Amino acid sequence: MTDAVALPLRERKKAETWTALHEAAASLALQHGVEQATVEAIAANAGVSPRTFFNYFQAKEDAILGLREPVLEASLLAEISVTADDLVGQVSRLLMTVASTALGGDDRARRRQLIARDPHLGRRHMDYMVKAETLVCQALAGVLGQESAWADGVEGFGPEESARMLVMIAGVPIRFKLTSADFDPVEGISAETLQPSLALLRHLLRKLS
Amino acid sequence: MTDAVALPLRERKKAETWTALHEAAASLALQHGVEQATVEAIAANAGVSPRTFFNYFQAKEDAILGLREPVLEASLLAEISVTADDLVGQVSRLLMTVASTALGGDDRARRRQLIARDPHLGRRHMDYMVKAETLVCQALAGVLGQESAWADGVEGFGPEESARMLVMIAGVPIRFKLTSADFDPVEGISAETLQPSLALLRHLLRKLS
DNA sequence: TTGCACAACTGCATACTTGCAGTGATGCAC
DNA sequence: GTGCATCACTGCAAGTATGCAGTTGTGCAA
Repeated sequence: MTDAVALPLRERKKAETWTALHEAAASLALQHGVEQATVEAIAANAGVSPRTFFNYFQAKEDAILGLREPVLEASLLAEISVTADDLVGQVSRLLMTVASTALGGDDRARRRQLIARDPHLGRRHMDYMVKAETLVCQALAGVLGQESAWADGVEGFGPEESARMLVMIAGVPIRFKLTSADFDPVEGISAETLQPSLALLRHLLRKLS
Repeated sequence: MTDAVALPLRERKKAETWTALHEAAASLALQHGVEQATVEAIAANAGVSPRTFFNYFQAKEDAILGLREPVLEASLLAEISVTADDLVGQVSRLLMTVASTALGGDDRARRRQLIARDPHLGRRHMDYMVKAETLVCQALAGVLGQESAWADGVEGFGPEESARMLVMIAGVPIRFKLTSADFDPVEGISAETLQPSLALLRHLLRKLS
């Protein structure tokens, strides 16, 4: 995580506690299995109380995988060109990028081992996908509202509604990839591995419209 | 629920226990609020143990609303015409019908009161939407596999993959409607109320492809 | 009718999760 | 530095959820 300097003490301690909990959770789960790694033991190993554990993670699985709340950088939003012809692709990739910010921690090998042993750990990815969707949705509504081609809305719906449905459509190839048998939850999704699913979506869009 | 006759005793008792738990849950939640209606109290009022409660419902909210596992009637599947030009609409409506089979119990007024007081109850609809999607997905894959236009697959994907993504696309207008501010979780979605969302989807499909 | 297989159900033990009231450290203005 | 608002953290208590081993009742076939 290559922490830079100059963080306020409070922020730094918070980050340290986060890391301590994640490390303890992943380590214990690897040694004794997810079931045996109780919240109590994790908290004890990290030197905090069980109650504090839930101030950092919504569920034990999140701590083991090192999942954070996703964030959307303003600079990424600025790169979106609403008038370009590959709008679905752009939004899909944005969605993917935002979703991937939810993955904290950096020990990929360990994560792979954990998910291999307990596949159910991988399922929480979808939850964080939903959070990313919400984030992108709100942001995109703002962008569309300032574009003449979208601002007026279509078919009796405003730009907010257009944005909402657009994000849902752009989310399809990602959900598709996420639920594929060959999906690797450790590597996540990249712009390249998303390509085939995006191609299938475009093909179906033509076939159905 | 107009139970017909001639059910085996075992089936009948199971249905009775289901109804007793749902009635107790809805009634207690209405009287004292969702928070105060504990699983323990619900089970006691229904005359079964708390453990048994969880053999019937995955969560307290499901019991209060009377949600069941959705089912897909074979006859509905037979009506699907893969070659028709309104395939998205057909699948959307099928999806909607299957999802609506998850709503058991029949006291609409009570359900309305409950959701009005505790809006978070409505959110579990989405979970059952996912289950319905899975169901329709598997079924549709079988249908597409027998159609020459789809059997070969497209863009390097087989009919299963086409079906999966097709269902995701058809699910968009429903998810859209489900997350709309004006959505009424009591009335659910009908073929007519789905129309505008479906129109917006078609519009976007044309605009994006 | 008897006996068996199976599903429903139960108690018990344990773990997960949340709310609340209280304590102490931090950051900031003065 | 002093005082204050805020936040991180804690203990405690209660509610939610699950697994397991054991019991009871049902359906069915001999």
